[in-house]
Amino acid sequence: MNWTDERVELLKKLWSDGLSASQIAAELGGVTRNAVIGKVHRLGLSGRAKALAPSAPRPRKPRPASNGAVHARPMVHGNTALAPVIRPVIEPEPEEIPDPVANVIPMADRCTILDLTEFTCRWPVGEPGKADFFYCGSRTKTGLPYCAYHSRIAYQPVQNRDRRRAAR
DNA sequence: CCCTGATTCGC
DNA sequence: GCGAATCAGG
Repeated sequence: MNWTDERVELLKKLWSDGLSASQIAAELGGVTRNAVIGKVHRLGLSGRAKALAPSAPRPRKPRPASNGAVHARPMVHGNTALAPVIRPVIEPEPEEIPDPVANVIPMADRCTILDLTEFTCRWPVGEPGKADFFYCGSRTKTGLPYCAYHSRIAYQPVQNRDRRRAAR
């Protein structure tokens, strides 16, 4: 791989965006982080704005509290004993965890951070900075950052999610 | 040990 | 100019 104008420009953009050298190397492909750092220095853009993505930026998962009953107990002045207690009815259903095997992201859909638009799924696959890292890129559910499949994962109830962490 | 960027130096 | 090896640091 050689440093074409295109790749240099991409390097400049990602570097100024605060991505780490290894992340950039993964996006570019065919180069190591050392190569990226070396190039950055040769280009003379060593210093840069504060890193916006210091380590592993994962997508924000919206709180499951978007139902109208968040403020279940309205502020009441006076006799609190008689205050109405509105019990939230919304019991988050024990949603099924999607079958990972069923999630096959077509190679054609996979994209880098630069390819993302409001209509491409922003779900990251793999570890950011690693060579096989990419974004889902599938068509999003309208108005959502993720495709139908990853929306189901992102909006899962909390208790279903944090089940891994026994490794190492 | 994972990661980060910085520097060196043979190619 | 390039980038692997190495270094210093978190």
